[in-house]
Amino acid sequence: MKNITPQQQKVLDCIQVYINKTGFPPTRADICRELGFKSPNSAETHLRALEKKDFISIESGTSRGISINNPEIKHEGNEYPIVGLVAAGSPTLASENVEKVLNCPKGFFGSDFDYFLRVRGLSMKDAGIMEDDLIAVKKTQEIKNGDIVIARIEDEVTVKYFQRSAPNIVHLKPANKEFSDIEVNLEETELYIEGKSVGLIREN
Amino acid sequence: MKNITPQQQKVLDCIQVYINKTGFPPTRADICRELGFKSPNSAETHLRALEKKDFISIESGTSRGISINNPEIKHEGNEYPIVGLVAAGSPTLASENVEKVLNCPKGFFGSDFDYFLRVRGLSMKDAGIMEDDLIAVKKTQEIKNGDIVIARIEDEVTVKYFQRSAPNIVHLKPANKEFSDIEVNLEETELYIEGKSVGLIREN
DNA sequence: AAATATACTATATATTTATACAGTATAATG
DNA sequence: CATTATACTGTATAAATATATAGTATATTT
Repeated sequence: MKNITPQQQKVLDCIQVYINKTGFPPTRADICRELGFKSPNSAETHLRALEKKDFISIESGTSRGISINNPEIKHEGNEYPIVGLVAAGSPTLASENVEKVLNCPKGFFGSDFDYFLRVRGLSMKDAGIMEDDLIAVKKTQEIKNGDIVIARIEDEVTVKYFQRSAPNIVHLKPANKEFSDIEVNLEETELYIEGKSVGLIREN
Repeated sequence: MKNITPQQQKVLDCIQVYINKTGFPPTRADICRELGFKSPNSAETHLRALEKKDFISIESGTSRGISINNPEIKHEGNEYPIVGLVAAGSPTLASENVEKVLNCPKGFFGSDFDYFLRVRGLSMKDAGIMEDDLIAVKKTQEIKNGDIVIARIEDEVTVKYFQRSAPNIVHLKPANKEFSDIEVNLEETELYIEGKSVGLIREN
């Protein structure tokens, strides 16, 4: 999409909020009132700019004839695979690991993601992650402390909080007092970060 | 309140169709054009009747100031509204309570559902329901013991486990030791079951 | 039998609203 | 350095629109 200016974004937001609140789009004067402009032409020029950039449509000669263009509205859901906690060696998305596929709109969790992971065990219980939940996993190596990561340590795949405690020391922390931290010394043990959690689905 | 005439229904449908098509409500003249009336007052009187029967609201002195009041079963397609924990009196799906809408495939949680509820508080923490989670709510009165229900007790809307302990006694049980059970005597206190949870989504 | 609600036509008008025109000012672009 | 885009104020006006008033006619309710 084209580059929207901060001010134009404010006008666009204002229109959306107005529609949500009242059920119909604002007039130029309404926008001025909401945003503190003193001339209806301020709104007018912003509207023309937004129209030119294809963010909105304006029905000419029509009061409140503004509609917001939502090109992503038609995002037919994509199919995402659901995988279990896969043993090492086997590629995560190999077909024998795919339990089934789930239709889910793109960008459902704000961020993109690659597959769903079926959770086993209760080691992340206190983070609200329960047995059989589906974690939306984004394959990435960009991990910050506190992220919930899908990590592979030698033979085991596990879901834990990530914390780098020292350049070569990573702690994988459960969210359940009955489980204990896993300390990984990167010089001794191979740690592969599969990705991180960007969302969760529970079916019941 | 519910006795809408066939002609009024046609006008109401016309308004809905017009909004779906254009993004904004019709004028009196638009309604006349759509339905073949020859006087704007034909539309006007129908609108007044619909307003009196509470099917629509009319913002006076405002062009296209029509909004439809009962979008109860309005999630055509796959758009589901997200609502907060709404205070009593206010209809759950009234537009002012709708935070936004979320595109979600039908039957995503196995069962049908009606809207998403934004969770506040941690009273169901041990059931893996965290603050800001979205609960998929199915509007139903068919509740079994152990179901997670959305209940309204007088002024408060709350999410809890449901347990009928005696014909007239219902316990609403939190999943968090720091919270205590709510005992409801149905003879003394009004309890309205909004629906039950059929799924959960977490965005992070 | 009278009052009320429904369902329209027809005309008129005050108000709302879109939109053009005339400026000022600043930042970015080529 | 000229041009263009952005971001405004201020004024004016034709067109769009809500809405009142005056009728006609039929059905439903009291």
